[in-house]
Amino acid sequence: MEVEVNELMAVRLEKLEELRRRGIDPYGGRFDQTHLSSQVKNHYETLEGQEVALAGRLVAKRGHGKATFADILDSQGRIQIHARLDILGKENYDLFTRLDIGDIIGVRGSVFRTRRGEITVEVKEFRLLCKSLRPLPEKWHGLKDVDLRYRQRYLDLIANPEVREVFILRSKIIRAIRRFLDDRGFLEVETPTMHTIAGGAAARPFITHHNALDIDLYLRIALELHLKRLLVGGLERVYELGRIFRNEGISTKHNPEFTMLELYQAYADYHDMMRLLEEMLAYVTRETLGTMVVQYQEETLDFTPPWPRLTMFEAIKKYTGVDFKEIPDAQAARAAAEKLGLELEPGLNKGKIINEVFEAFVEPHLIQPVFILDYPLEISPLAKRKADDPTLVYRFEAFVAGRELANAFSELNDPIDQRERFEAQLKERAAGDEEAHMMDEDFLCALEYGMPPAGGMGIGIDRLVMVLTNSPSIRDVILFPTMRPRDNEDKV
RNA sequence: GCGCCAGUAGCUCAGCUGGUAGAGCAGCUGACUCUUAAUCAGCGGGUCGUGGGUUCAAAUCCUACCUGGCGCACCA
Repeated sequence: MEVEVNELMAVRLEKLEELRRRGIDPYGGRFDQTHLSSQVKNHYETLEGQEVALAGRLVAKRGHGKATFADILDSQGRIQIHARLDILGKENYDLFTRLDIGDIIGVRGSVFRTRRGEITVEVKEFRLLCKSLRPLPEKWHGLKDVDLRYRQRYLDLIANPEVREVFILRSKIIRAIRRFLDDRGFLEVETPTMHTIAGGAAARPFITHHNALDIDLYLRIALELHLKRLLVGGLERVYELGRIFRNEGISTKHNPEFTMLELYQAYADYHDMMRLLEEMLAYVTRETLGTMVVQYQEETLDFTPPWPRLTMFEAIKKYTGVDFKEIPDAQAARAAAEKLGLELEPGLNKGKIINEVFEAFVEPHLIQPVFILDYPLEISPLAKRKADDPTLVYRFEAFVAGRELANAFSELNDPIDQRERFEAQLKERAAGDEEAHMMDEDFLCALEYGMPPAGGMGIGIDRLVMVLTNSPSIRDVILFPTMRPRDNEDKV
């Protein structure tokens, strides 16, 4: 690709050539860091006067004739360095002043504190490790253009320190989740991302093709059905933290690929899952934020267990005054929903109508962590039927900040019932519902061998990270969110 | 998919009752050995998102398209 050279790049390319003429490799080699910027800053008392070696990107430069201050940025943050003509000698000092903002350098020198109190490294020697050819974003305002921030996240990370903090926190959250589950005897596993049947959720899949087998494959839309096969196989506590792909719209809450945690525990039920989730969130918030009280946008969220438990019928009654428990069929449910002002597409069954009412009138109110229990059977084809009401299942969703945080059931382990559920889904698919589940004979076969009763749960990791990092958009917690590609010609 | 908003120098932004395109940072030249948004003096830098149209004249008005943001719809 031909690189369009603007004036700023031309100047840097000329400096690059000059360095090469002087026998200096502008792209350096390995460099032994003795310390990170944070270590120098946090242990000044013991390091004062000591020699340290730091490496990082030059992000600011303040020249004063025969001396120059500069800031370098490493993985831990910024630290000031100071270069003096009388220490470096003319040739090296000139080289230092010719460095550009953006260049990556290694410096060796002694630690001191300036008159104004800033911990600084007095450069004794330095080495260019990488010449930067493009100018960085503006130092004070950073990079604002969201298009560029997402497309060129590396610039976002250099220019906007709070972005780095979000992704560091994301990593800590995931680490805490792993530790929590590992400590409870859960086994982390990996299952296929390419499926011959896209199952475990209601969503449109991406389709790809395997040449050697000459078959189409689906990118997975859920982890569920393979993890349950592992319960059949006797791995009694399993979890997977994995990427899921759904071929649907993009919004502040949706990215086509996102990260899901699913876990399954044999001999447990959905009440155990509620307790597990409460404990997990208490642990994760304490470990990563040091508190169970989290500020998210305008709301203060308190994750301290236990969270309230409310059946879906109770929740709907609370916010609409209508008791759908007393409503006998789809026709009556539709009438009640429309009376509340909801517009419904034709042909919905009772369970779907109840869910529509719930999403429209209840979900937005669910700010503090809460469990909503006992979902309609029709929208829950993989959950165990309730013993005292066969139209409902042992399922809950946890909500926080008006959005779904987790979805869990007592897992359906009756293969006969499961087959009937799949068949009902097939009818919906035939009737035009592209998101209805597909039949999965192999999964049914596994169930027929026998799956222990189990509790299972799915947690959208990106949305959890959004809440814990106070990020308004899912794109703020995904390093490289899906974007429409741009023509190379448009790039500078 | 629909609606609203935005796109001007490498970056952050002004300019929009039509009349030769501006600032700050960054860059270049010079001065300056404790600055930290360093300072001071000077200089260079633009297919004004793209294509049509109206007009003597378009960054500015109209139109289509491209890209993005937000909201709605979709998303068990």
